[in-house]
Amino acid sequence: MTKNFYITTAIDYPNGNPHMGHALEKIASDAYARWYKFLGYNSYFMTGTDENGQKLIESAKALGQDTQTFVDENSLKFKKLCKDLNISNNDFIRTTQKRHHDVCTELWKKLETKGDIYFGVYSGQYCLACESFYTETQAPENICPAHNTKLSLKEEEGYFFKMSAYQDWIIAHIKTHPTFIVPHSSFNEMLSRIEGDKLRDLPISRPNENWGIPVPGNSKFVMYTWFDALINYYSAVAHTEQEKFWPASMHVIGKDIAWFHTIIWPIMLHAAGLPLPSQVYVHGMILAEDGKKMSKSLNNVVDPNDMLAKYSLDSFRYYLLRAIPAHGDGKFSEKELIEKHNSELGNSYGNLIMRVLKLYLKDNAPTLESTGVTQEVFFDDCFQKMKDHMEAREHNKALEALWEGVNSMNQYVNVKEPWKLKEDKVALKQVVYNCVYSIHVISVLLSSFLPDTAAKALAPLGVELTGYESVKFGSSTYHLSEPTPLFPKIEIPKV
RNA sequence: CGCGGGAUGGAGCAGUCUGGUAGCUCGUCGGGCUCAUAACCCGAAGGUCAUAGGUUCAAAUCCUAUUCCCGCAACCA
Repeated sequence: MTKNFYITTAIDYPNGNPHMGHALEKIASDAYARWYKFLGYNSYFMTGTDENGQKLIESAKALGQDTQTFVDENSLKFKKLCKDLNISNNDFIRTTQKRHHDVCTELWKKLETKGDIYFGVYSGQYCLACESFYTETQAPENICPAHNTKLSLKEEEGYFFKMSAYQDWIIAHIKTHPTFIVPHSSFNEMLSRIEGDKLRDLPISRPNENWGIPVPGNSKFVMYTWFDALINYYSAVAHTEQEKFWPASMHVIGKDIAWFHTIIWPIMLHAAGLPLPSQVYVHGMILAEDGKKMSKSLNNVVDPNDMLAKYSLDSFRYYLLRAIPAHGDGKFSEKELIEKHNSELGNSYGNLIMRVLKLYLKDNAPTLESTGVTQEVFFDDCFQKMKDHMEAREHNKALEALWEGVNSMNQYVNVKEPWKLKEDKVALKQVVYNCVYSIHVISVLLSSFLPDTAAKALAPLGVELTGYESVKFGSSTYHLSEPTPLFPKIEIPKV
């Protein structure tokens, strides 16, 4: 029986255009989804949009649009991004869909019946201009950080989720599951926060403005966006054939929302008696080249769509997967993207294919059989290293390991000097078959990260993309054809 | 004392948990090769590992203090 692997990205807030962080999260998740499929898992990959926020009502209003129209249009932008990035998601959930509303309602009722949801009064410091509450740490001395005006005490009725009752439980759960939160720095951060602070009950309702999911039995309120948004991971599969995928194997999220996914969400599930996800993988933030957060006011934002217009998709994917640390923040540098494209993709990998195939095709028939050839290059170790790195959620290191293989093949060619073997067809075939086999294996191992490139690289070998197990040395006869450069050199613009 | 991350040759990073000749990629310089996208291979130069003190036979690594940068702080990946 094949094992399931259910992976999700955070669902995106369709309040504007997708940015670099969205691209990173989708591409990284895609690499894992494809990788586990490649390993033989039954892989299921979800993404979508989070459409129930109050901000969306305001944003739509500001544009003079109907909220539904606004959300429909923006959701499409995220759907398009998935397509443009060659993301292999199996489904795309929108939290305005009926399937989501139904499951949220069901879960709410369940928690309310259990006594974990109660009606109460929230009181806190409130800014009239912002129309929102601030905590003490957000607004020390009761001054609104946005308006610099004095906050006033306000009381509001609403529903609460009894999170405080589960503090000990969640601490124990985290402690006994060392890979529940990855990387370790996030694990420590969340654990120290939950241990150091008393967990408060969470307000989970907002006044109903005809947008959002109505609280069952009280239509004066809708569910707080976060409460319903988290449920998407479950509502996407609940009560369907896909329910077998629950619980999720891996939630991929940004570190700014780690608290929701590692504390609130597990508590919600636990309270509802549902199985918990195995892991929350927290990726870092993409900073601008100057090391600061990308923001409109600093005018240092790089739009993923601009990058896709300028560079090939796989160069962009490769750069994000290889050069942005999997366990920390990374700086986005267009120059580095070009450098990676030119050196690692073009010079090392692309050129390896060119030099081997062109050399052989010059004086030889295109069919390359394995008869009489012995194996001199091995990739099992490389594959094992990649597996270990992927298991540790360090995809950048997995690619690094693969490129060690690429580099060793360029060395192999230099040492064997096949261009001197024109007369000795047997020796030539021995070297070239090993090289072509290596290109075959490397490309197969690369396919989870750069699917298009892998397919293109295999075309001139006359073989199809398959799993690792079926690529055994000697089992393939190659029908070689003239290769074309996969990664034409990009000039680095003078700045 | 809110929490966390970072500071390592010109640039970007690894190494720090488990102390023991400072490593990788790019760039620079020299050599080799000529199959290839002026590409590939070999070699060299270049670092008081942020600062100060401590522990130790031995510290980038452990401890203490300090400086600078960045993120989070519970509705901006």
